[in-house]
Amino acid sequence: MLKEIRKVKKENISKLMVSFSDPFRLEIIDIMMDGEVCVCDIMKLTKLSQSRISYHIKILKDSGLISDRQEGRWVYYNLKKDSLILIKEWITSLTDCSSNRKRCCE
Amino acid sequence: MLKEIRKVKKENISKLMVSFSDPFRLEIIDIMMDGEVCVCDIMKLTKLSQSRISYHIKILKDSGLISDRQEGRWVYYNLKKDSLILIKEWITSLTDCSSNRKRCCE
DNA sequence: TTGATACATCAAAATATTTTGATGTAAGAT
DNA sequence: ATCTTACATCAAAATATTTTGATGTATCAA
Repeated sequence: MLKEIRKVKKENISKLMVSFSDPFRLEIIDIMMDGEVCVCDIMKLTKLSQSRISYHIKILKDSGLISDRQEGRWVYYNLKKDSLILIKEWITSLTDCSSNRKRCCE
Repeated sequence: MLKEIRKVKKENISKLMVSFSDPFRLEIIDIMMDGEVCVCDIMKLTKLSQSRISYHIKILKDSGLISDRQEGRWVYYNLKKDSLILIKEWITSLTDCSSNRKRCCE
């Protein structure tokens, strides 16, 4: 049952995890936790270049971790709760599995 | 308060997330969910070369995600529950934050 | 319609990660 | 002591990711 969750979601998870694997993306995610932001907000807060931020934003977006919403010239980015929950479930299945399992080679 | 969790643990989290960012490591983690394994077990299950597995194992170990235990010629690796819980908490703080936050630029 | 702003995209360069095959080490078996 | 097994480590090559600076596109304002 838990194994099912793991199997089905592994590809999604894999992509999402790549999103988390870069310190600057983690920084951007951290900023997004306080609410919707546009690239220029992130520029102000991180001092990273615009194209650099756009590059990372693209990875976050392609992984399905964030959504975007255009408003005039601005594009606002937001963490997608669904994806966060997916990861949480996956991690939970990891911890649950590791609670009651056999030792191998015994 | 949740912000505190985020700040303090970001460096740990960053390293752990790198562990999850490679499909072969994810595969190895998946195998470890069923219990302790040695490199040769992983070789049988994945058909990856020994040095390749050792390389990935080293990353998992350095990130603090797994523990090792030597028994004769074998080294057994195991997921560290503490680390899993740390990640779970961090993800939870993400989802919780994203529940009740403001919209920016309003 | 011109100029400025916000952002995306691109190609090249810089950098980092991963893979490979060889070699090293330590434990146990003969 | 020698051989085999299990694994680590290493340097080089292969590959992937990230950064940079330039250019492109769309929107809005004057």
